[in-house]
Amino acid sequence: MADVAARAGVSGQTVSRVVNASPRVDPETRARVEAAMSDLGYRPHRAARALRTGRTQTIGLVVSTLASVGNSRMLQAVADAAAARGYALTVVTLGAGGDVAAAFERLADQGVDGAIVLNEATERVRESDLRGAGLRLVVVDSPRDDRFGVVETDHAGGARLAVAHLIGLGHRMVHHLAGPQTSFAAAERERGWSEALAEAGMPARAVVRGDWTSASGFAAASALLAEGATAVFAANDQMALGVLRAVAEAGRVVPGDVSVVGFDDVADAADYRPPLTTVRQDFDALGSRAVAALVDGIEAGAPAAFETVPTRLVVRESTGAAR
Amino acid sequence: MADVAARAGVSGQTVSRVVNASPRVDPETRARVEAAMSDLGYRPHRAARALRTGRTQTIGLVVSTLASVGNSRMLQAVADAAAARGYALTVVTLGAGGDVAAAFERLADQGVDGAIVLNEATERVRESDLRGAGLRLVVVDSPRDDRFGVVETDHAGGARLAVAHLIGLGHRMVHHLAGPQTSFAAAERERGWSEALAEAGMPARAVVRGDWTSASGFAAASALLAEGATAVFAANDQMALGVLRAVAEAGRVVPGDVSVVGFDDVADAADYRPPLTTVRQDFDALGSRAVAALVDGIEAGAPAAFETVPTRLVVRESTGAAR
DNA sequence: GCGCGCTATGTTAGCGTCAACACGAGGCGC
DNA sequence: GCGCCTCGTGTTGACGCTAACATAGCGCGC
Repeated sequence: MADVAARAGVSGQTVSRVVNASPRVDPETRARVEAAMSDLGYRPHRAARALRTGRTQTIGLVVSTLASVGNSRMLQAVADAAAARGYALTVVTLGAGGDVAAAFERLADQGVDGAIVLNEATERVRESDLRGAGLRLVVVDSPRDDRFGVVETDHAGGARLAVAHLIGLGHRMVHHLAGPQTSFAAAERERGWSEALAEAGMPARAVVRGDWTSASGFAAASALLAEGATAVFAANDQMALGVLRAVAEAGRVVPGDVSVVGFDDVADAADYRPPLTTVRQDFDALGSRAVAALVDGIEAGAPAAFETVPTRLVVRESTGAAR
Repeated sequence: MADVAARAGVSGQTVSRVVNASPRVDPETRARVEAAMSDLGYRPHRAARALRTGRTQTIGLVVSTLASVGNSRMLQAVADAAAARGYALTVVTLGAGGDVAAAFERLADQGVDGAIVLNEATERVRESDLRGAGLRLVVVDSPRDDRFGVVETDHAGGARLAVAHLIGLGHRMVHHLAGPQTSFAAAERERGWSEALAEAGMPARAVVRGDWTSASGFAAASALLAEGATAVFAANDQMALGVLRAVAEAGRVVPGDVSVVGFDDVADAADYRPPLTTVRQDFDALGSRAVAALVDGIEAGAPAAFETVPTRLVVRESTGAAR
C-alpha cells in the first residue's frame, strides 16, 4: 500500500479511501491511484483489514454431512451467493458426534462474521451454543426462532402437493416414508402429509422412518408393502429410489401396483426407473435467501428474518391411477 | 491477550508462548496462563496472527460443480482432513464460465496458504494462473506435473478391473460410455478400458461420450444399444443409472441382455435397479492425501508429491454372463 | 568465586490497514 | 472582508499478535 501511495504521489490513507470506494476522493486522484494499484498488482491484505475493522468478510457454513445430495446442492448455492456478495465461505462439517457446539467453536476461532446452519437437528442449535460463540446466525430448515434468521423450504406445502396428487389419482390410502425424527424438514413433510390426508377425510397410518439414504428406503419399503400400500410418499428422492427397487424386487410394478413420490427433485430423479414424480425444492433460492439474510444482518444490523421458499410438484412416471 | 497476561501475572509474550506450545515455558507458569485463558474465555485472534506471521491457516478448494456426487464426497473428505490438521477450508466454485484464473484470484485475495483443485479440466490449470496468484497447489485427478502436487485415483487401473470383469463373464465386446473430453479422469478411465481390451486381443469401438449426468447417460445409451452392446462400462455411476433406464425402456434386461458397470460407488449405486457393479473410489483417502500433501508443502516446504490411490471392484447384480 | 551457558521471561517494534482528527484551499452569505 | 462550511487530503495511532533481541537468575566447572 505504501508503494502504491508513493507511486501515485498520495498518502496511504488516500489509497485506502480509493479501495473502499469513499466518495471523498477527487476523480483524478482516484484514477491515478487505481493506475498505480494495477501497475503494482496491489492486493489489499485481508488479515490486516480484518484486524483493523473487526470484520473478516467470511461466513461459515455448518453442515452435518454432504452425503445427502440436497445438502450438496445447498452448499453450492450458498457458496455462489456468498461469492456474489463478496464474502468467502468456510465449510465446517459436523463430526460423527454431530457436535454443533464444537462446530461453532471452530467457526468462532476463525472469526467468521456469521454462519449458516444447514438443516440441522432442531434441538441442537441451542442458545448456549450461540452464546458461547457469539455468532450471527441464519438457520436453514429449522423452526422459527427470534434469536436467529430462519429460511426454510415450504416442506409441508410440498408434501400436501404430493399427497393431493396421489389422492387425485384415486388412491384411497397414502403411506409415508418419513425422514429421521430429529429433522425439522422431515417433521414438516410429515405434517403436510397428515394434514392433506385429514383434509381429504382419510386416515393416516403410522409412518415408517428412514434416515434419508436409499438403503434405508429399501429397508423400510418391505413394511409398507406388507401393509398393502398402493401409494407411497417418501420424504426424499434417495429413499424413494430404495422404494422403487424394493417394489420391483417384490414383483410389483410402479406405477401399476404402487405409486411413488419423492421430495427434492435431485438431478438423477428424472432417470430413476421409472422417472420419479417428486416435489422440487428451489435450492438456489434457498441458498441466496439465506446468504442475503445473513449478510444484511451483518452489514446493516437487519433483524432476524423469516422466509419460506415455495416448492412445486414435478409429475413424471412413478405415479398413476389407483387400480 | 493483555488481560490474560495481567491475570496470570506474566507478559503477553509468555501467553503467546503458551498458546503456541513453545517448550520454553515453566510448567507452573503454563498452568497459570492456561487457567487465566479459560477463565477469561480468551481466543487468539486469527487475523492478528495472520498479519504477523503471514499465514492464515486456511486452505482453499476449487471445484467446478457440486452437482456431481463424487465432487461432493471429495469436498467432505477434504473438509474433514483439513479440520484435522487445524486448517480452515474455504470453497470456491467455478462460475458458469469455468474460469479457473478468477477462482485463484479470489483465493489469493483471501490470502489462503494453499489450494486444492478438484478434478478440473486439465488444460485449465495453467502456469499463468499459478503465477498470478502465487499459490501453493495440489491438484486432484490431473496429469503429473512438477509445478504442483498431484493426487489421483487409479482411474485406469479401476477401468481395467471393470473391463476384465466383463471379459471374464464371457463378453466378447465391451462398450465404453466415456466422460467429457476435457476431464483427465475420463481420459484415464478410457485408457484403462482400451488397454484392457487390447490385452485381451479385443477391438475397441469408438466411445460414446456423456457429461457425467444421468441424463447424458440415458441419451448416449441408445447409440450403444443400436450397436448391439452386451456389456457397457460407464465412466461414472450416474451415467450408468441413465443407461440402466434406457436398457429397460428398450425392453431389454440387465444383466440378462446387457451388463453394466459404473465407476465411483456412490451411496445410491447399491439401490439402483439392479444394484450396480461398480469401481469404488476411496474418496476419503484421496481427500486426506491431498490435504496432507498440501499442508506438508506449506509447513515443511516438502516438494510437490505425486500419489495414486487404488480402487477396487464392487460386484453387484448389474453384470452377468454373456448370452 | 568468577565467568560461562542455559532457562524462563520480558521488552520492543512492526506486520497492513483504517478511524479519527487535523489542516489548507476554496466557496458562500452577509 | 470575515466567519463558516465543504472538500480533498495528510498524520497519527492502534487493532492483536509474535520475531528478535534483551535480561535476570541459576547451576556448574575450574
